[in-house]
Amino acid sequence: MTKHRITLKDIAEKLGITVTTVSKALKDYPDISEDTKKKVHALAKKLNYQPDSQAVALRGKGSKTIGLIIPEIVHYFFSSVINGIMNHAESNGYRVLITLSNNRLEMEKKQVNLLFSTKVDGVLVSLTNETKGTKHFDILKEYDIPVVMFDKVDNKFHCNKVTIDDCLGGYNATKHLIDSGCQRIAHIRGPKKPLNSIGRFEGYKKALIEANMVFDPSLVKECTEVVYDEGYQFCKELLKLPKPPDGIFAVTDQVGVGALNALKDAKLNIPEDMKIVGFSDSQIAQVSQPPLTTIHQPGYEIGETAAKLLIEDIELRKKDPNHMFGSKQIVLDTHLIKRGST
Amino acid sequence: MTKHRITLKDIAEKLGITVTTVSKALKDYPDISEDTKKKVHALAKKLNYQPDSQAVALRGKGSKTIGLIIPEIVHYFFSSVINGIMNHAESNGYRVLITLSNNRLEMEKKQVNLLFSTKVDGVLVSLTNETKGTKHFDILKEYDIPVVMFDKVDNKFHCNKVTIDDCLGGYNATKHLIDSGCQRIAHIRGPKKPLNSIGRFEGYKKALIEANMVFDPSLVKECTEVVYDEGYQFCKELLKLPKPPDGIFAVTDQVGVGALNALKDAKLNIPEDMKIVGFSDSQIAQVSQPPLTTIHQPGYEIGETAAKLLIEDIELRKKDPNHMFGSKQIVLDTHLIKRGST
DNA sequence: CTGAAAGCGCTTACAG
DNA sequence: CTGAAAGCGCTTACAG
Repeated sequence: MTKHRITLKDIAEKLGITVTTVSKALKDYPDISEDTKKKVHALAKKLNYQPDSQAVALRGKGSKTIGLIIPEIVHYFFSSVINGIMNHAESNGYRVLITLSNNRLEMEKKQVNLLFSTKVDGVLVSLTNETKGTKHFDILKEYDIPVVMFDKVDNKFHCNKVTIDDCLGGYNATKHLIDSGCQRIAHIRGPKKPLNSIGRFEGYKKALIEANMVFDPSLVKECTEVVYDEGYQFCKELLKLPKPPDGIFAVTDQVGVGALNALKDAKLNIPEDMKIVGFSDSQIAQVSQPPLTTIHQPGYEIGETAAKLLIEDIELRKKDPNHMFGSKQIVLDTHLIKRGST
Repeated sequence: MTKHRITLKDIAEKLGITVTTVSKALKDYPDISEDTKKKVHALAKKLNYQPDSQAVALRGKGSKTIGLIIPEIVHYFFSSVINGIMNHAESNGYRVLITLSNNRLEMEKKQVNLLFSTKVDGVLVSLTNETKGTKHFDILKEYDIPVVMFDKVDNKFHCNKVTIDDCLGGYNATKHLIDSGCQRIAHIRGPKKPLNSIGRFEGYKKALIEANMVFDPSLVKECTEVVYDEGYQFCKELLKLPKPPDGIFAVTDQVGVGALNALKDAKLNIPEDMKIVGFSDSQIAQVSQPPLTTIHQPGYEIGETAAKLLIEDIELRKKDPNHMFGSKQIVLDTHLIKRGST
């Protein structure tokens, strides 16, 4: 029942020539007669011949597939990134094999090995929050498979990286609160390990110090999951302080909107009684009431740039076996989007 | 410089046995001595041997990869579905190759061909809003590659399908508004073609008729993009009617929250002056103020079920070449989640 | 219990 | 201009 897949052999037999000639004809080798080429192309088209990409890959140069490892997919930022990656990759003839680490280091290790065994031409990765050290990526290095890290990167790993300046973003968010008249600014931060949350926290402190405001550790709350509920709860705690803040910088929009809703439930007016700034410019920030002032983080561009750098490394290496993989750090611009919450 | 990939041959040579034996030992064939197996496994581990999946696929039965075609990825529902698909697939040893149609029929056709040439073992697809007819999927049929459609399906195509009962969902949403005392209920619906938006619209009408309420076409607005802004705009238009509605059923949560915010901007009280129900139970519905009553649509389960059916077809066919691919229509339950907007 | 041999579909250096 | 041959890394039916 199952139809047999058309192979070079089929075409060769029908035309009374050899597989070799068919293969060369399809690839327009100069040493094949125009006449033969024409016949081969015509028949291939008629039979809807599709080369077996496994065989091509086994034989030769690359699978035209890049692997992606991300912590999670149900997330506005990551889906934007994926979108950027896929659009760039596909328009350059590359497939994208997406894998999930579910934010677990063990999964990340497993996925690296799987991608390696799939013989992907390159790997894009945003590290999990647990990841510390990058030994598990060494196998890719050893076998000359280029890697590009984005968003959550490791400073010591030698490869191209695409990030934003989280410290600057955190600084601008906090500065904006100061400029809007806040005197006591709280920060609901992310977990300890990821460089993003460290950077945003540093930016927060920097802005305070620059404005000669005291840094009060009791005004800093630390999320574990970085979700809406944490924003809501931490905000309630902040309100119970003897001296509550009058501004909050939240590490993400999720957390920010959680906090915003806690304020509304406590009958506070925003932005009069309290101002609040988020981070990422995800959809939720546009839709809350009031809409959330936030730091725009260019997810699509991050993905696009990461894919571009990776494919560059792949193609350059194909042409020149001595090409060294890049180790640039591309820092994309963020900017503050002022909305009703400040 | 580039390290040579460890192959069966390497292991065989170091152990002074043949490739055949190594291959069998790694797969725990019963006719290999325990002693040999131990040595082979140990060395494979030490050298971090990873089988070349291209070679495995070329040789034999399937690539252990399933292809996925979805309209878009930056979308809560689809990312939930993907999550369900990937978790089920990965725990069964399958990779997922995700491709995007960007809601364009032409892209959908292209992706089908690409997946075919990649020799995926099966294809999961949610159709674009443009798709009418399914000729472009016939190549998969011809070559006995199973297909499972989910969410946006075609009634005539013969394959397993996973959907929800949109009509019932629409009915329940509208019924809930009626039960809550609404007298004039508007519907902001989706585009004409997709079965989902048709179903939800039918359910809306059914509930009205059953309650002896008149169906007033001027209370129905039709989205093209199905986004927040359309909800906002259409709601404003509805408010301008000589006899405005006192309840709105929106085709998605995005649209619903758009409408909700339009009501708040018009200084109406929700749910006192107007009640509103969305559809999907995406994150945005939990986070709006008041949070949005909605129909929970089990995205994760839809993905999981679709992947399960597909992998079943793949595995059964592997064991029994006469196995016929399924053509069940699995309809998953939805339920209403009551929140502050009603 | 182990191995020699054939073959999956393709590409390419080499010969004619 | 065309083709015979080797080989990519693996699996498996068959022989010993």
